[in-house]
Amino acid sequence: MKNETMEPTKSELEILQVLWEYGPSTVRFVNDKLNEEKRAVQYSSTLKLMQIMAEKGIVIRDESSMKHIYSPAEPEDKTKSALLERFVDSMYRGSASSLVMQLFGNKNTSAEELSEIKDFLKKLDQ
Amino acid sequence: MKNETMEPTKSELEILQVLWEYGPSTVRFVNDKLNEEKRAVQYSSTLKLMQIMAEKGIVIRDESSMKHIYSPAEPEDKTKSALLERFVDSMYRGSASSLVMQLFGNKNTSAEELSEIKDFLKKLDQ
DNA sequence: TTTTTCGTACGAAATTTTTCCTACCTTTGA
DNA sequence: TCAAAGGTAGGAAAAATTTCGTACGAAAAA
Repeated sequence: MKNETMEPTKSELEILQVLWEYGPSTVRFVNDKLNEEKRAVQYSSTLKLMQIMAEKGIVIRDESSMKHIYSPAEPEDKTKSALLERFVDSMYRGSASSLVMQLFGNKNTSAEELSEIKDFLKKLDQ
Repeated sequence: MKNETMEPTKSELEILQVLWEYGPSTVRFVNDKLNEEKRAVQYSSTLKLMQIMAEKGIVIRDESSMKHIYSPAEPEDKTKSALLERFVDSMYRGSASSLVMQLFGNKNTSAEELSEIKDFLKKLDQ
């Protein structure tokens, strides 16, 4: 049923983001952060979701102590890259440059960000 | 219930993409394209979805002829920009440069795309 | 005219995702 | 010791999304 390339749902992604930001965490901690940073949600809802994510293999669970500790199963970068790639593929037919142009076309990006990107691109050539 | 900033669902996005690519279309046409390009889906399913999208205001429907013609309610760019911005905000805390680095960090982008982007960024300065 | 084809409308089922109630166990502290 | 606090498990309901069957009307073809 589940494979490596499965996308997390929206709620699952919110939970992953907490784990990415704060590192391996308990359900209680994640639930608190969700309520602080996102929206009201019951402890048992977060628990259930994280249990499901563990079943799916999206997160791994350390059960050695009573308070289970959850961590992302895959590195943050890997997951984000996959999601980004899927986004580019479906929205911009795989054209990264189209995406970038859209990104900077409308929005006014700070000069700082711009030069950061230019430096980065320069280095890619070498 | 529905407002301007509502995200289309996955299936709705697929339909929008057909409309963006081929312009205002009938349900029959969209359904054919979905089956050709994406996956098997029944005519009545596509019809239903497009009716729902019309209710939500995601598409507008020209009923003047028997074969209703559906078009995106918002310009392609506007919708894509909004989706992209939401993606950046939620995945990269709003940092466009982080996204770009991820985009080109792992993937090997063609030299062509790279120079295209550099030119584009150069022009942004002026 | 009659039949067939092709269109929309719409209810409802199926599926997926999200939420919460409740049972029960462990730890803590009074 | 024993009540309170805090943990997991799991079923089930609720909500959101997706899919399809079927009724029925209009147009086209026979």
